[in-house]
Amino acid sequence: MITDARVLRTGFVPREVEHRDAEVTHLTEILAPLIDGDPADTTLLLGPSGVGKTCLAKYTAEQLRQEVLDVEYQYVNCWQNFSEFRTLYRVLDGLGKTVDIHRQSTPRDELYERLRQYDGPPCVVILDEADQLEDESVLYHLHEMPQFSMLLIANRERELLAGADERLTSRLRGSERVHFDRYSADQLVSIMDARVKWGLEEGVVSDDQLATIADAAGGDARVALSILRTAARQAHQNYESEITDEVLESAMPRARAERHEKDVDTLTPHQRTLYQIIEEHDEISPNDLYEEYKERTDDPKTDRTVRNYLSKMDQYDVIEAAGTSRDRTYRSVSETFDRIE
DNA sequence: GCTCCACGGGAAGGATAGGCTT
DNA sequence: AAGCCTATCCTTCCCGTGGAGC
Repeated sequence: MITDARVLRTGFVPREVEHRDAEVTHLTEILAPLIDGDPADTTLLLGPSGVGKTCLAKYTAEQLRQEVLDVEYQYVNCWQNFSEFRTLYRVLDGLGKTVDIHRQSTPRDELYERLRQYDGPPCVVILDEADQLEDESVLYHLHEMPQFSMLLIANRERELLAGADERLTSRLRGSERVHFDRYSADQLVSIMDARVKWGLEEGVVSDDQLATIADAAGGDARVALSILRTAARQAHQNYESEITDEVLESAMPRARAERHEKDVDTLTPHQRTLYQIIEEHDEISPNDLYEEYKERTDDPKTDRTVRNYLSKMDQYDVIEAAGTSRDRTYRSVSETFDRIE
């Protein structure tokens, strides 16, 4: 059933990156100065989750290293290494400069000093989820060191710069930027298809099933692969030779619930108010909803705008719109889950 | 068949970010 | 560094459509 579990993992970097030609080219150009030993500009990789930012950063850095032997790269996930110390430590660790560093006692200045003295090949530092950093002065200091070229990954520029001071903001304003959009369902299918060929035996999963997964994933490749992986593992445990629709069905709710939480997080204040009202009522008519929304909001948007919000929230499965015309109601999604299960 | 309500497409105006020129 | 230009997104206004209820 599963021939290579690695390729289904989310951190896996494929040999070829699909549907991201423009972004790959752009990033390769940005990093090109490194080939001649010159520093590259600090670069922001921006876009929603699961659209290939991390994958592409690693891929491009790796390509560069194969092409030019004299380049290093170091990946740090700032969500896990949120403190200044841990971030610096991770970078130094990757360069093999941490032999005699004892966690507690080493002052940060010492870490910075070591980085400053680093005179090896130029190094690309990939800071994933850079908006999660506790203290963003790391960015400032690394930015100052020509040996290090930074790739900063974040969902939105605003969040990344939220905690930054004037100095840092003005430095980063001039950075290169690469924007990423969500994948279409077709693109997700072809991404999964490529991994299925490497990771699973033939005929384990059908094209229809991949399309089903793609629909449920909402443009997020991470979610799509997580569903696929969960389903494959479950089928394997059941000693089945292929992923049945039942197994697939059971693999989806978990991923969907995760996505729901993530989507609610991304709502604007106005959308969140609407969401809360719907949650409180379980089910509410458009007119009542709008009236209540107007009461709760200082400067309410027009009804037309609210309809835009609602239809978007419906598309992303944050809420559910039921019925047409005059018997339209809006419902909370969790409520319908409860009723089904 | 008429009215009411809600939906959603399209155009226009506004804000914003990024790129480009000077 | 400042200003201009452009692409894009958001919001609003206007309006046609269509189902539900009378």
